[in-house]
Amino acid sequence: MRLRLWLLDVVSEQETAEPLLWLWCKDENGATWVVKQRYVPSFYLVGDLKGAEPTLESENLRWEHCERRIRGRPVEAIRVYVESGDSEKVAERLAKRAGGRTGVYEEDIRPAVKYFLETGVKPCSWIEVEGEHVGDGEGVSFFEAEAVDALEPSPPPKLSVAAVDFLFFSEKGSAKPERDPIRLISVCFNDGEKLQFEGGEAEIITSFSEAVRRRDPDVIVGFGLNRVQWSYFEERSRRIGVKPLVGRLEAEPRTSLHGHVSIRGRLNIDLDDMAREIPELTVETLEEFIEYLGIEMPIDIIGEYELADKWAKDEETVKRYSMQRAEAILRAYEAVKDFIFSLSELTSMPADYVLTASAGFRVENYLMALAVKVGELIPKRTEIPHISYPGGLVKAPSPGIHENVAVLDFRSMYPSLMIKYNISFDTLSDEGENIAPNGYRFRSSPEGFLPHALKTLLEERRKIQEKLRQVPPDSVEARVLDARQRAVKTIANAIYGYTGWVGARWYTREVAEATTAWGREVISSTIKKAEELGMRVVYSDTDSLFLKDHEGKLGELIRWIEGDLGLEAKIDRIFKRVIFTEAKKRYAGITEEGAVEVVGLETVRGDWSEIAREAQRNALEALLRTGDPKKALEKAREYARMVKRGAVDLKKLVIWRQITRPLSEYAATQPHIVVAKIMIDEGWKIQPGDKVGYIVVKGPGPLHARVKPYFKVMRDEVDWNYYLEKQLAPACGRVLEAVGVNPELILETAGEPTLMEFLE
DNA sequence: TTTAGGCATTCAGAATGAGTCTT
DNA sequence: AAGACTCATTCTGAATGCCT
Repeated sequence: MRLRLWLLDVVSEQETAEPLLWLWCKDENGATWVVKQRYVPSFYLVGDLKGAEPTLESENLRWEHCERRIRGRPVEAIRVYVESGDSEKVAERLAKRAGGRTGVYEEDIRPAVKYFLETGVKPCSWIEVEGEHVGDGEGVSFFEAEAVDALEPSPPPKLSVAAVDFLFFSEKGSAKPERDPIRLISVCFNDGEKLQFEGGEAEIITSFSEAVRRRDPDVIVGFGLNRVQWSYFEERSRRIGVKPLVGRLEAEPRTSLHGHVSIRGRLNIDLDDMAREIPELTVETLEEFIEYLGIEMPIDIIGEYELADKWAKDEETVKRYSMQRAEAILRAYEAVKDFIFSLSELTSMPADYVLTASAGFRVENYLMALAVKVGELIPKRTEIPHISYPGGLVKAPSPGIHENVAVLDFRSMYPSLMIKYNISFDTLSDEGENIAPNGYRFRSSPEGFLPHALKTLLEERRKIQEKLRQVPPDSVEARVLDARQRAVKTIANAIYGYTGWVGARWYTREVAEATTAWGREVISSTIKKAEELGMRVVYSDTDSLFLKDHEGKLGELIRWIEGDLGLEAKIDRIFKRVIFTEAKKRYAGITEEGAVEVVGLETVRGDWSEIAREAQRNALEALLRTGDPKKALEKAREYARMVKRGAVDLKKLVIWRQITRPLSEYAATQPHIVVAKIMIDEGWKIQPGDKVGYIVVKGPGPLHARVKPYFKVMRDEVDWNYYLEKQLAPACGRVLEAVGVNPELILETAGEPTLMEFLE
């Protein structure tokens, strides 16, 4: 029989000695299937093949000769099939016996990964299986497949989803599984059912696990599941002797290698992983995440530090808060799921894994699948020292206010250059006819591996966008297509950076270096051309130009870029006014429509206090709207007075900074490190990646001796002077100075407005 | 399990230097 | 008069988070 199924995940299962994969699937009606498929992993030998043959014979391995490529160069290879045992061990044994003249490829890639690469079957996509239905059990139907085929993309079936929030806390500091019980679990299903488990901990854990088994969700989604919650849940279960059977077929959660937890048969999706890679977020909380997604829903804000207190005083409020979180998680999941599934399908990484993987690994997985397709062998990672190379060109801005400035952007400059000059690890050659400005040479044909990847991606994106125009804008199809085109774009844009990453399997510094070198040439020749056409280039960064006096001249410049450079550029926006300081990468502008955009300045930096950011934004807006520096000064003074009087919400004084490494590795004493240490002493768990918030308080000594965790600061301790002189004044001062106002005026008259100011 | 380099900024702590005190 | 000491200023490097 044949079945059409949607693939959730693929897992190696050791049922017998046979190498076997389980394909966890859903059908159109929502039934769960496990498709069992025999899959024999293989690896490649290259080099001294004659020397390897006797060993292969004596080991009784199945093998065959084949043609493959290494960095574009054709090679003879032997493909060795590993029917039983571990590929890496077999390969190592073979290599040793062959005496070092034989290279080994692809033995380091796990079977479940290799299956995707070699079959072209992709997670989060539809497949057709041919075979036999062999039995049922516990909500799962088993199928033995003879053949599995990938099908054309179409929207996923309806999946059942459980959004989960675990509640645990400590009287002081972070909750510790050796001490603090789970108090509550809130679950919100996507069919509307809401459950809350409370009471004795054993009861909470068993009834939660029981409910998960009964409702049998395909997806479990949460915020902080991977880093904290699952391991907490497991540890507490162990301590009270209850099995946390939340996986399908009675499985417990399994912590896999790199901070990712697997729940058998279900997708375990942690939105915290996603929030962490969104640069717009400063503190990466659930609240901030849903706000970023544009989801409007009431949610109480209760800090971790006040949970114990609130629970003791008013349990109901905390319970409501926890359920609100579960609901918010579900709403957020609904908003991002299409993107996750698209990314999963595109990169051939299972959906719950692709979120924890960093950009580099996503690109790599995509390239690996492509490599198998074109017969390019996948190299292993090597440890090599990092050598930095020149990047994009940044032209210093002309400081001050500029009116009517057009911003010209090159479209995907680095990908376009890689395609145009066929820049790739397999076209790099001393005889290449494409010569980069820094001397590296690339053959113009045949098409390189990376340009091929990029063309495929760009073409794919073009097709999706075309389809997108043909479907109703608010339809499911539109949402899925849009998510997919964004996924394609993120992968395409990351390929250049990937080639310069030392951790990459296909790390090739020459490729990255040549790309930026051509980029610099392009931007500087465009600046020259713009000036020849009578425009003024007031600023430029990597692939964008800010142009003044552009009336009637932009068309010619764009045509020149298309004609002479063979690249695409477009006018991204036109600013009615832009203000630059002396600094690069920092400016603010206003469009004709009145939209204010702030770039690089304190306003958009998460490591400045809210009060300084707000003051700067207000000063900038006043300046950009009126063009009058006096208005900006007035705004700045208004804020200065507020700070002097101490009339500011304490939350606006918090300065957030990330802990980027184990505390012992810091060379210099810094405020946020001091605060992290204070918190650790008080029982908080702080690890790299966490953000620490502090407030500066009065007292003697260096700054790092005058900081406290934000939630422990009383109003009368605050060092208002610090916020005035080191936060507000520099943030606003920079802006004012750029328009010729003495920044000291912010402070000098901050107390009372003088008569003169009054009259103005 | 860190896609790249370019950049501004703050603060800590070392280096420098002027001035004063001690022997 | 030379060296020790204090204090203020200048310089350098560590660290972070932004931009394209």
